[in-house]
Amino acid sequence: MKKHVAGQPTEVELQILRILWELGPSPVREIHARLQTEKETNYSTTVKMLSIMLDKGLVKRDENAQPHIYRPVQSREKTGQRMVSDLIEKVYDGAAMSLVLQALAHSKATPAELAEVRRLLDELEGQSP
Amino acid sequence: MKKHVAGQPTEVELQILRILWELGPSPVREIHARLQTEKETNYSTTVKMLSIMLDKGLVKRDENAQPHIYRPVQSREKTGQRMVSDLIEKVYDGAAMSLVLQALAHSKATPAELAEVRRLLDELEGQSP
DNA sequence: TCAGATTAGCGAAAGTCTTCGCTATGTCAA
DNA sequence: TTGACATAGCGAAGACTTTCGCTAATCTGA
Repeated sequence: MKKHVAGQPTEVELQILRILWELGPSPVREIHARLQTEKETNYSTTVKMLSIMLDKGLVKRDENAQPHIYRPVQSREKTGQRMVSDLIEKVYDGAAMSLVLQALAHSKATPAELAEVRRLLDELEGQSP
Repeated sequence: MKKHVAGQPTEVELQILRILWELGPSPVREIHARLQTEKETNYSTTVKMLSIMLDKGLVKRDENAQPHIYRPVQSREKTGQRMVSDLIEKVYDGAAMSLVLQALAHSKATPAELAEVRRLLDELEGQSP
């Protein structure tokens, strides 16, 4: 027996988390319905995955409700932040800027979004001049 | 037998790639020496990993040289870009901007780096005004 | 209340990833 | 050539992830 806490969500776990972020708290049936639009796995699999994610603390569930309602423990933003930090660490050895540049270059951002980035930039530069 | 091409580098593969990016083309001995500063695995393991990475096309090697010299197939930037794209897809469902903001907020960027981001931003905004 | 449908859960199988023991091959100096 | 040592490679074990068959528990309407 080893770790059973923390660690990045795996592929399928992330797939499920994304569904939960989109749908909000949901019963297995709905989660599975969505999942089936992306892949063809059995209902049992979805249930199993959710129970594993429950063990790992990735989701919580309301057992009073019938059927049980699952909800993500962390927000998309928080999870994204963790994964980004991890990626930065693993690929760029901590040099976040490189990653930001990559992401920027990759994105087909709208002018409005770019303006938002600029705003944040102003903020950051204003902090320690 | 399934896929044996493409796909994101795994944990250990990435660890090795990072070493190659830092050291440049190197023989197993050197790669392993570096790896040992981070973890305690056998020399055999490093050899095996490299041969797997060779199969996957993550690295190339010069077999004429003795010992064989390994080199990464893709640059750190290219790999980072792929992984970022993948993360964007998986977590943010394609909304790159969110990730950029996360990365920016996370980073303890230096003024010089921020200036660089600003420069890129100007470039991007200049493209489609 | 009961039969059929829905929901929950277990345990084992299949697929990956990582690890390493052991064998084979290659190199070099005496 | 041969012994000692470095290098390469195979195959199997162990860990983790994902999948699902089958059973159990729960719910619903007649």
